[in-house]
Amino acid sequence: MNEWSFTVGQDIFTNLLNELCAEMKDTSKHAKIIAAATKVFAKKGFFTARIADIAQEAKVADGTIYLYFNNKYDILISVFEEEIGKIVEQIKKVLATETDPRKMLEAYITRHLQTMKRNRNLAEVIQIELRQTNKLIKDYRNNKFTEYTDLVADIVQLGQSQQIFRADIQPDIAKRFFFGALDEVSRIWNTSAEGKYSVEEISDQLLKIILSGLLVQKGNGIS
Amino acid sequence: MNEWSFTVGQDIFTNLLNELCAEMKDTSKHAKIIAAATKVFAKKGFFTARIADIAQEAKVADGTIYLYFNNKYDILISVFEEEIGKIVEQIKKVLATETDPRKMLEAYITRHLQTMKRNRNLAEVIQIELRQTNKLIKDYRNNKFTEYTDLVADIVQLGQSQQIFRADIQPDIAKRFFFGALDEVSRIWNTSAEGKYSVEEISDQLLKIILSGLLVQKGNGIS
DNA sequence: TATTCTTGAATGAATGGTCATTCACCGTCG
DNA sequence: CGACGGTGAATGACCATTCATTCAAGAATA
Repeated sequence: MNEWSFTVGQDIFTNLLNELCAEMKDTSKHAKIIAAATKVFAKKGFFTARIADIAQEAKVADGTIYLYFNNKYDILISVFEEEIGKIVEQIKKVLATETDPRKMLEAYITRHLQTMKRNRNLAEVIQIELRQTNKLIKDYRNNKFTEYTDLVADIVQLGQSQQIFRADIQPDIAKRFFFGALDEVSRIWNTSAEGKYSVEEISDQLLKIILSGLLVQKGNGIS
Repeated sequence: MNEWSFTVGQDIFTNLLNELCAEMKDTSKHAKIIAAATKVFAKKGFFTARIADIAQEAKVADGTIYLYFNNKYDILISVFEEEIGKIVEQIKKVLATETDPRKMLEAYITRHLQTMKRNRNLAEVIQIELRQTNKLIKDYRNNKFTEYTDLVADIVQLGQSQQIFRADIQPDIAKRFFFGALDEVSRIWNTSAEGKYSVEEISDQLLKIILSGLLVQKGNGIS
């Protein structure tokens, strides 16, 4: 490995890291800022969070942030797209390995809860800011997020076409029902009071309620 | 009715209206401001709403608001307590006329959806600001709101003691599941896209999913 | 009854503090 | 030496809150 290939090789490697693997520690400033913003937004909420807070958390100057983002909203949107995008990719990968819609729902639930328990900052940002943002930035259509919840509608539809789920449930409504329930239940880990529950426990409870309700034939749930 | 009794009688009447019947149209300034704030918060969100906006909406001077409320947060909290308080009273009254936990759940769902569809301003304030507020004002324990969601836990517990609902569901989790689902589904009416659904339709869908999931014996749902 | 006095609710212009955003300036590197 | 990524103090807009002032409606007085 000569001088040339070494240095340039490192550049390429760094770029790859920056572009493809943004979740890693603190490679690029961009990623650093996203991570910091997620943390700060979670802690203070979008409006109470100061740019200075984010800058400090990212160990960067206030002005630097404006080299990577247009304004405060832009940071918020980027946090959404980036973080939810990751989740969507992950869950899609998992779903691809399943064919049974029941198992797919189970996978969706488990993974959602796991993610939210593990990454409380993200959880809070989603839970608290999502609706707010939707109102403020009418032209921002939460693409990744919509994609995420639409997965449920797809699963339900699949199950219906296989006659495993009842046909008299509207996928459009089911997906809202489903996401709302998951989202609210996830808040358990962000409220000091009820940290006692495990992902498995809650996942199990939700599956029991949801699956038995969706199945055409009774007593058909996954044990 | 002589001159004296007429004029003084009118004063007393006005006072009674102000003090006891604050929910009426726009008797007292306090009620006027609450109504205006609900509207403005719904439209702009708590942080983007200006005191001046609320004042204008209430047809009152900026300063007047501070004769009735300590600060902006105080207005928000008052909106919650006042409006949710009303809902809690209503739903309690309805529940008191029922003994079958299945019917109670049905009543809860229907009334919630009705209220949210009818009063979109309140719906948005609850949906958007509730979580935000919970974070910001740690010492404010959302009393009325907790009371509201706890009603579901009570119903579930009642159903379990009557062996109508399965025993292996935690009321604590069920109440979150339940409220989350209801809350998210309600947003249908606040997003321009899907205004087509009726309360009955959605209520029916939710009942199907929830009840069949909660019932000990299959095929036991209310038709 | 007519006149003056008192009260306090209501007002809205002025204040002051808080940030988002900018930009003149630095150090570094090729 | 440019150029450029980065910096953080300075700027200016924005808005919650305040408070000196107004005014309408009793109370007191004559």
